[in-house]
Formats: sequence, structure tokens, C-alpha cells
Amino acid sequence: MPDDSPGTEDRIRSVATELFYSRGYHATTMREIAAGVHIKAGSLYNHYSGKQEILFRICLETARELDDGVRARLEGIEDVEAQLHELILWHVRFHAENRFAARVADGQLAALSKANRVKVIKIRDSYELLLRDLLQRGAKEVAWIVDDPRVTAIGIATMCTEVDAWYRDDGPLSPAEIGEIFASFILRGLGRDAARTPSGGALGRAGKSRRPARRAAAADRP
Amino acid sequence: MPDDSPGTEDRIRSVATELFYSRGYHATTMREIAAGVHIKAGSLYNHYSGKQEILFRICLETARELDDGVRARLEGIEDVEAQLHELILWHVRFHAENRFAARVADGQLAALSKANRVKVIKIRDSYELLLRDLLQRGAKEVAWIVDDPRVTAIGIATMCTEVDAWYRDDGPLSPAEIGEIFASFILRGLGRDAARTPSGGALGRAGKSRRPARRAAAADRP
DNA sequence: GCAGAATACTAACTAGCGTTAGTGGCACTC
DNA sequence: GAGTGCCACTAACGCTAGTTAGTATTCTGC
Repeated sequence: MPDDSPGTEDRIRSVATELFYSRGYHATTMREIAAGVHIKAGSLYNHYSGKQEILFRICLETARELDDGVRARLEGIEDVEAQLHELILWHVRFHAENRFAARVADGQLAALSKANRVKVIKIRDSYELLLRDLLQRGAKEVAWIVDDPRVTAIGIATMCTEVDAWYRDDGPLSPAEIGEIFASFILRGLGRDAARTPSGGALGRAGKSRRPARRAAAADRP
Repeated sequence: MPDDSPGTEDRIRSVATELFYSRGYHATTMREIAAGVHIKAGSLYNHYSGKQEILFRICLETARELDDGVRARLEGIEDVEAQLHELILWHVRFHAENRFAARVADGQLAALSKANRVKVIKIRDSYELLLRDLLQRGAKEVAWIVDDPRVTAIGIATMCTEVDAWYRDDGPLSPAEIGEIFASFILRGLGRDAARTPSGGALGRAGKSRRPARRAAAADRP
């Protein structure tokens, strides 16, 4: 009979993700992680070989999820502009909805052992290459203005990635709305006048918040 | 007679900056910093009250330098488009030329004590506000398309900030060239067709590298 | 040339870290 | 109901961290 309450292993990862996010890897202790799961530090070693493995699994699986997700989503879409639009929406949504894990996977890379780090970076690089290729295809097929594919790709990815630093569930904008704002901005930046894309339905200017606007400035780090 | 070789205090900060950049604050030890300055750990305390103060001074002074720099540069420029262009160039140049300090000041904020952190964040927030105001002025005066001033401001700043993560002195593009690429892209994103700005002289599409192109992908974290 | 400030050194302290060993209970299988 | 993993516990180990105290040396101003 399948157990539907999350297992200890998953709970450890979830607690560790939030702690790594807010304190950083080195500032987080095994005893703190254990306390969050209501077990003692020694018991963690029944599930993970050590602290490093916890971080590694978080980084690896987050990178994989992002990469797999985009490939699945782009499949079947032909139009290059629709593809970029879909990539941006997915990228923003992923980083908003998994902000803790996404930020750990990016910001704590330096804490990984060298061997572990290269495995994660390999996935991330392949993702960036996909975006770069998309830009180059667009430049050829529909005359996007791409001064430097590498720089432009990094700029676009960065802008969408950093959503994980400031997005809040209770903020005024949904992940989809933020995605549309960025997609319009980026497509115009590539030389397309219309904010609309050929793929989606009623997009246009992203509609004003369905949810009440709150929270003005506020420091975005804990 | 003024001593023109850098004092121990400055050398400590410089060494610490690079170590905090590559290892992170918590993973860097006082003994490592001391070794980089060719003194012993205890001697650091003749110059700083502790590890925390070293980080704080790096963060504070870097934030101040960025903020002061932009205000000085915008002074005297009237045209809003020329102002944004100047801001982007300065922002990119600063983050390229001070990549270690800039990245520490951003990525290691969480390692600051709460009291120290708010002081740094206050400066950073005022900088972001300046950019947001600029966007709102542009929307009013020259009809920039700004769906959401806050989101757009963060997106733009992020894109230019992350230059500190991948810029290399020996890379194919100079800070000014990268700045021009981003400025063109961003101004188009705001609805301006021309890549040129009214301020500068011969800008247009950023000229292709004066320096030999090298280094393709390469992992961008040590 | 001398006072004293600045700054380097050595040595040690305390605290807390990641990790391991050994033990015992609980829920299964035959 | 004996055997077998699974998993949490306690207790401790070895290590290294940031920091401090006390001392020696060098530099500076008079």
C-alpha cells in the first residue's frame, strides 16, 4: 500500500532547501536540518551519505527538471517566436514556483565538490545552448536583431532567472503575468513591434492583477 | 609623505573580496585571508574588528560606489533616453570592472548581520528606485512601453548586474561593448526602434570586437 | 634618541562543526 | 516467534573555526 505522506528523505530535502536558501550551505548545520524534520542529526545519515549529497541532489534534480521541462514544452511548436515565448513563460514560472530550490541550485553551486559541480553545470550549459540556438534561428528566419547571441542569451536568461530572488506567492503578479511582461519586453528587444505572439490566445499587454496589489518595496532577501 | 603602496587594510579587503567571491563568506577562513596578505590570522584584528566587518565594508563601499557613480553621471543630462543609456553603460562597466566586489556585495548579503544588511539594502533600494523613476518618466515623456515599472526595472537591473558573473577581462567584448548591446536591446524593449541613442556619438550596433575572440562557452563559476 | 603608537607574532581557548559507532525498538517475512 | 532490515536514538570523536591575550618588533613624531 503506497504511503502518501512525504517520506523522511523528501522532508529532509525540503527543509534543507529552505535553509540553504536563507542561510547558505556552509552556514546551515546538519543539526538545524535535523531539527526541521524533527529527528536528530545522526539520523540524517540513514538517508543521505552527508551534507554534500543533500545539496547535490537538490541542485541536480532542479537543473534536470528545468531542462526536461523546456524540451517537453517546445516539442511540437514550430514557429520560432512561439517557441521563445513558451520558453520564457516556462522559465519564469519554474523559477517563481520553485524559488527556493532554483536559487540554491544557482547560488550555492560553489559549495558543490568539483565532481558534483561539473555534472550540474553540464545540464545548465545545455539549457543555455538551447536558448542561444533559438536566438540564432530567429535571427535567420524572422530577422531578430541579435547583436551577440551569447550575450543576449545570458541577458535574457538572467532576467527571467532572477525572478526567484524577488517573487512572492502573495505578491501582486502571478508567474504567468510576470512571464508575459518579460516576453513582450524581450520580443520587442529582438525587434518585434507587437507585444503579442502568434502562438497564444488572448495575450496582449498582460492584464492587470487579478489579485489585490500589496507589498511595495520591501527588502528581497531575508 | 604619502605611502603609495597599498596599506595592509586595503590588501586585506582585496584578498578577502576574491576569497569571498570564489568560496563564499562562510567557507572562507580568517587564516586563509591572512595567508593571502602574508600575515598571521591574529594580526587581522589590528585592522578589522572581525570577519563580519570585513564583509560589511566590502558590501557597503561597493554599494555606495555604484550609487554615487550613477548620480554623478546622470547629472547634467536632461534627455531621459540619454539618461537611461548612460545608466546602463555605467552599470555594466561597474559590474564588469569590479566583478569580485560587486558579486560579493550582492550574493553574500545573507551573511551580513541584520543591522549591517539593512544599511546596505537601503542604498541598493535607492538605486533601484532611481531606475524605476527613470522608466516612469520615459513612459510619460517619450511613450516608453512599461507594463510594470517595478518588474521592468528589476529585469533591466538584473540583466546588467549579472555581467559580474560571466565577464572576463580577456574575453572578446569590452565592458563598453557589452553595455551598448544591452542598451540597444533594452531601448528596443521599451519601444524605441532605433538602437542609437541621442546622447553618444557613433554608437549604432556595437562594433565587433577590437580584441581577438576567444573562449567559447566555459563554466562561469570557479 | 626616546616615548608610545601601530602592528606583527605565538599560543591558546572555547565552541561548534560533520560525522561515526553502537544500541534498541518497530514492523515486516517465513 | 525467530530473523531481518529500517530507522531513530545517544554519545562521542577529531577537527577547525573565530577570536583573544600577551609579547616582541618596527615605525613615527618630537
